[in-house]
Amino acid sequence: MTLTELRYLVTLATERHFGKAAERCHVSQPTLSVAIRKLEDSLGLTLFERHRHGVLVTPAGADIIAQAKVVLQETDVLERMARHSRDEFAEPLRLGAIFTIGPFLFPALISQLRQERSPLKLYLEEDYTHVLDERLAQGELDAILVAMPFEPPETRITPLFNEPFHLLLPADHPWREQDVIRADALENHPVLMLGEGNCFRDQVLETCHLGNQGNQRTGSSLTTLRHMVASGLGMTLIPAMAVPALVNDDVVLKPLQPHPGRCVVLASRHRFPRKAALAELTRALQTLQLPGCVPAP
Amino acid sequence: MTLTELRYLVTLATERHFGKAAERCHVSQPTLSVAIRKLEDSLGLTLFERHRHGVLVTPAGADIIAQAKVVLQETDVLERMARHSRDEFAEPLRLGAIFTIGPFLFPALISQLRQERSPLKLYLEEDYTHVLDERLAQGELDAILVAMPFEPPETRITPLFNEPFHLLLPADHPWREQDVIRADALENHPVLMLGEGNCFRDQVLETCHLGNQGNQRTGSSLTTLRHMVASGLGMTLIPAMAVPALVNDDVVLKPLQPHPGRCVVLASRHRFPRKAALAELTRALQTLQLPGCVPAP
DNA sequence: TAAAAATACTCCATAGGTATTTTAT
DNA sequence: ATAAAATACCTATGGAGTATTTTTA
Repeated sequence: MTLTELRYLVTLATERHFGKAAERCHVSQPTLSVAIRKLEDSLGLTLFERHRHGVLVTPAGADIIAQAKVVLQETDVLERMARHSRDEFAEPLRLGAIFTIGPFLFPALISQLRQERSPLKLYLEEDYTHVLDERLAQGELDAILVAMPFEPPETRITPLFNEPFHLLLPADHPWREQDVIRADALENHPVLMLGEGNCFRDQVLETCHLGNQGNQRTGSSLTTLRHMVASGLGMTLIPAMAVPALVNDDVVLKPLQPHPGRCVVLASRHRFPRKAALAELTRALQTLQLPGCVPAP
Repeated sequence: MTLTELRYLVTLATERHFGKAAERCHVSQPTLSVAIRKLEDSLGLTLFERHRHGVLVTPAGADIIAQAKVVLQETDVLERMARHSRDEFAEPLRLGAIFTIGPFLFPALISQLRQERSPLKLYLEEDYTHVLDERLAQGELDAILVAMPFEPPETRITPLFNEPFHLLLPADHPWREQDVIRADALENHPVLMLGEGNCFRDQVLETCHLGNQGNQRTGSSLTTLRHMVASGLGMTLIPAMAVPALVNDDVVLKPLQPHPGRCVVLASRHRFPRKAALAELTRALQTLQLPGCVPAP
């Protein structure tokens, strides 16, 4: 049984004449004749009674024909679905980002896309790097925003920008008058950190040469840390893109010397097929003007 | 797009490995590879991301695969329907009969079939010859019981039996003592007839050489005529098979000389495909012992 | 390096064509 | 006699095979 045979079947059932049905199927009469016979043989029953003046549908044939219409209907649905999916921008791209990027980059990205009337739609998620990596590999996300180092296999990395970390002090902190703080001055000071699993924590520890002292207080998000800083509990580092959202009168922002920071990249699977949609996302990300961030070369 | 391709598609989606999917489809890996590629090309989109360790289904692919399953499901339904219809006795045979046969033959036929535990099931109708003929030609009935003459094209006629007509008199009629009535004696007597359109009416008029006198009273069924005879309104003729149902104390039955009568036949379309079911019906009809009826040669 | 998919090629089944015959009215 | 479907026969597409290459993790 083939879909072509079913199409012939349905046409013959409506035309009730081999010649006319063949014409409507754009094939010769013998072609249609043979196909119908073959179908009847394979099903093991007679679908049509052939008479001098047209053909008659048998009751069994009528049932089969109705079901053949259903099959053809469903293949039609399939083809329409394919036609819809052929538009790369029809479905949203699924984008993930780590907790220290998403809340600060997503708003800018979305407003950028809307302003440009971009056809790209985004489904957004925030999570830890290892979860995003896993979901990317499983095909549950199409692209993720993470910080280097990040080198899993089968993954294409597009560097987006280098982003410095800044120091956040309580408004009444003794260092509030200094223009620049030396990074190594942070040692033995109470630096509030994110919990284990946040790559930002690791980057801060590494780039500022802070040993994992164990007695550091931790917070579950940069916003939480910021509030703890404001309350005078200690100091913390925040990435540059978070500055507008986190800095207010009750905290003081200071640049660090030398510049600790991170490289933010977009990662996607090598074989991901929606190249155009991914290119549009990459372009939009590279166009973003995020505070303190320098486009990667 | 072919059903085979859809089968490969669904198998690959579950196996997520070309080699294993090919094995489950009983084809070689290149065959499956080429078929999937061809399907992707024809749909104009990538359904699978090929990776070193298995393939990944794209979101568009997931939708298409779900729909492919629906299509295959429906073809499966079609094949099951065919398998069911392959049993000639699964569906009832649609049998029609004229008004002067159905009510007297159907009960005997049904009880005969039930007694024999025959697998044949019957859908029954009664109507005029010309309606039955039309419905037979349209394929709305599979076989009809009518009386000769009946010679429409594309129709196979199987003579069943010759059936005499008998005379029905009021219980107090002067002829009640005679053994036999001469058919030509009926002229100028009040013979009650069925209305126009009943072939039995025409047969009575012809075989008894009664002119269509116009002043004959008519009834809508043999049962009605019988009641009119019983009430003394006149006499009438009835076919032999109707005798048990119609003759009682208040009427008298007399044979006629020479024997007027009719030949009852089974008619079906030449090309009707359910030969076995039709043969079973014919056999059952020929086995019937109907009062006064002589099997046709 | 090795596993997996893609490619190259060969073969044959079959869908489709044209010409003709059979069939039943 | 004629219209319609079936049959015969031919061709070419493409589905499926084996052998091999390419890819990339």
